[in-house]
Amino acid sequence: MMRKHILIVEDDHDINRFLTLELEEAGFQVSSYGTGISGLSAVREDTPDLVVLDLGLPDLNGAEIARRIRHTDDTPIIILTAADDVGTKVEMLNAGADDYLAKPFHSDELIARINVQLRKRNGAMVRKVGELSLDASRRQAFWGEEEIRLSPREFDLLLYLCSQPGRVYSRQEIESNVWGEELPPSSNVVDVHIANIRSKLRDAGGYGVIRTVRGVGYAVKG
Amino acid sequence: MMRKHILIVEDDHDINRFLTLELEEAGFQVSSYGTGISGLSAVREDTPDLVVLDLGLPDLNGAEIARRIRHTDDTPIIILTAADDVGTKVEMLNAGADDYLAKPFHSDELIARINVQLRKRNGAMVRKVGELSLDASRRQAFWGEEEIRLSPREFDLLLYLCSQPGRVYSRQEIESNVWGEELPPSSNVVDVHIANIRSKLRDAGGYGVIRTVRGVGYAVKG
DNA sequence: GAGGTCCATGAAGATTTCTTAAGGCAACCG
DNA sequence: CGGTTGCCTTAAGAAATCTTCATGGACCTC
Repeated sequence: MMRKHILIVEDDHDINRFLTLELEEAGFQVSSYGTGISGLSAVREDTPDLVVLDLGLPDLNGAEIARRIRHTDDTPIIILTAADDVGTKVEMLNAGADDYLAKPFHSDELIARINVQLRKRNGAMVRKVGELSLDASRRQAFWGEEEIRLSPREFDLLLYLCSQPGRVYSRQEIESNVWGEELPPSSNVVDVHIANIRSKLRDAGGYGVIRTVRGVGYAVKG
Repeated sequence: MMRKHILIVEDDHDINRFLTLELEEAGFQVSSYGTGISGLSAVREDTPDLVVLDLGLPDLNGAEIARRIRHTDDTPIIILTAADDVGTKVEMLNAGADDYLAKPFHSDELIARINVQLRKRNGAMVRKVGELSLDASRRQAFWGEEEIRLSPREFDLLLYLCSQPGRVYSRQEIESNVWGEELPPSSNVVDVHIANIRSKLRDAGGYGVIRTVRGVGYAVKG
């Protein structure tokens, strides 16, 4: 497993340095920023696995940052606060924070909580479209409760179509995203795979899940 | 098997029962008590590996219990509190608590913290997936009560697969995490080790524990 | 050094998956 | 209505992947 990438946004230089060392010690890849602005743009660029965010930043309110991150992204966020009161906690959680930790804290505790969040997230790589659910990390597909056994390609193809339910994907797009290479122009591989997936969906009770758009491509019913 | 022994002292019967089940599920041996007095004497007799202690007991103050335990013993103590304020926390830590957790909490978090404490003491870390338990510090594997003798590589590999039960790990991931280096692309070491582990699991009665996901990798049933 | 365990390799065999190709069906258009 | 195009189905061979087995070497223990 790739090391998890943690992004720290904390203006106090000592704490920042301390956290960086502790988290690196714990096996994470760490990058750290001192201001809300720089941190926020780094979240966009680095796409870290988790953000540790100090509440008392000089430029931007922590809650505001959390909200902005949540707006485009669902990276887990753990908030660090100096004050430990219920009101702040509620506000933070409403702003989209996943967990919250009052200073002073043990780095062990922070690490434990980071792991809790990362575990949660990994378990939650599930995409649901109506009755259909695709669990990417387990590579399992379900229609309701019933498992649908898909081959690797079939799974990738269906997962791709589900990445934006309703949107139509051209063969070209499908080929380059699922196959990753150019296929002979005469090939009807995509069609065949679609047919096979449909057949398996039908067996499980799913009709009309994949819509074909003549002259364009395919889409899952959104 | 030398499962770690957790002692719970908690007067709320529902929480008590819930914690017992969750911790047993996580592979610990659990005994639980409803009052400070009974819990305190049980600590003396059972010499548990860790104590989970509710702060709001009817007979004895939680801090008082922590102090008394500390007086004769240095079993790790994790305190559960209803209120989450700094004063209480400081008092608890001064009384000898090792960690502290405010209700409501996720059992996952409690388990993580328990493991943190146990690891601090003697490096114990038990992972349980169905009938299978792996004790990382002793490097022993069990199917139910029966020990499975695994070679070092086999143990590491199985432990890695169990780090997120259900999730599929690619050969690549396995190689870099268990072997720590790139193996010649022609190598089928991973496969062979998987086969050997399966064979040993079968001997102990475990069938279908490791699922192979064609074209992707392997996963333990979760 | 003898015996053991563990690890890596290669190759055969079994299994699943992928692709191709050909014929049929359905929609669109004059 | 007939031609054209695009899509669906099916089946079979090709390709890729997984399992198993046998072998040899490295290492440790006695």
